[in-house]
Amino acid sequence: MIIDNIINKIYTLPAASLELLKAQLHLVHYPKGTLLLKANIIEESMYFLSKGIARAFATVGDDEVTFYFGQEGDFIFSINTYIAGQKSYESFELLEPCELYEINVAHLKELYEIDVHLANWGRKFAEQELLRTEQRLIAMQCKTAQERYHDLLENEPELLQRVQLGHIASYLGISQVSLSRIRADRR
Amino acid sequence: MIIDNIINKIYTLPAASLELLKAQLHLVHYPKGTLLLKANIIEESMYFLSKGIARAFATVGDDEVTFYFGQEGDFIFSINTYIAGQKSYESFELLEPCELYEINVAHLKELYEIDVHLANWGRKFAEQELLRTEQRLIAMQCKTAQERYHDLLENEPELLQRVQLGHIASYLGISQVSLSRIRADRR
DNA sequence: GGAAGAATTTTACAAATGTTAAATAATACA
DNA sequence: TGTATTATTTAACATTTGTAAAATTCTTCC
Repeated sequence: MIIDNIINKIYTLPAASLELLKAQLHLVHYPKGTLLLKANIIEESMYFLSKGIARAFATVGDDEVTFYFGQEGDFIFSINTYIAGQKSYESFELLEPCELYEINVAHLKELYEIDVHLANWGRKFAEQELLRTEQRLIAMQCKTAQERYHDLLENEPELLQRVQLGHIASYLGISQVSLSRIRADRR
Repeated sequence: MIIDNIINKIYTLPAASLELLKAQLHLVHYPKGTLLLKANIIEESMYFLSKGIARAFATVGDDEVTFYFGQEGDFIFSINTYIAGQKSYESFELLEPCELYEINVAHLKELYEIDVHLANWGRKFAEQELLRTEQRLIAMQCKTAQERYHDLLENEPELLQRVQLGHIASYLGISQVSLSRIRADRR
């Protein structure tokens, strides 16, 4: 996905502001399996994902809980670091070889302070993440595991093809055995 | 809670920007039980809550699911309307007589476009809601109902005093019977 | 093609949570 | 104060989901 499209999908920037932002980006490539951001660290970078797929997960006791999948055009960043400047509680793993645009969070925040268009871009960025997250929360609270699975199947069918089911199960908040049961349609 | 504090708690504004924002606010009072915002409507207003407590809930099938409590200093707004300009899927009910500052969302967004400080205020506002929502989502996905209840007891003890348990149970994503069991510490 | 390893499904049983209805406690107010 | 109403807890049972381990299927790679 073209970087201009990734940026302008959030909020269309005037050319000058777009160039200010793009001047801070560095194109990078990493292989499948890379741990791009690690939990319990204050990371300095965030990433715009232009090719590939990644997941965010937290380690809870013995096992990992996946709570986000990023695909082309999505963003890879620790919410707690980006917003509160504190240690992240999630790690990001690349599930395919990925192409990303890296940006230093501190530099990005400086841009927000000096350019009203970039400040509004940053506002829209947070707002879209908020909308997505709230929808997930409501689904989690209001719907059964079975409904959540069928929603995912309907809205993100390609995800089921690209990601192994253990990750999907923990994303849905259930065990892999439960997911198998749902898929087999036995209840 | 003083309105200047509610505003500046998000992001400290220069005096001129603060006045721009405050000029759009109207102080209002409503009794307990008021449905301030209604689901399936595009509401034009949002509110800064200076006194009292409110809940957001969605109607799912026969019953209501509460997924937000707003207290002094919090905000009352439909995320889907505020962000996407679309029908809200939640309603807001006042659980006590409340004092609020009402603002027209369209006017607020105009301010975002013309003043970099207000744009950054709007950014920070969305970011803080995002952080809060993501933490709730992670708790929902990673923790047992029992842990979520004890977290609430520890972090928001006054909420348990002010809100009836049926609402707390649905906020925690469990039935009221389950909540009673957890409170009785029988398992 | 075939063996080794990884992913997924299945089985059997345990634990958690839900549902309905009844019992008890708390609150409102005539 | 006493009664009606509402909120909360308890009981009994059904359903969902989890856990551990085995069986099966799919991938990888020599």
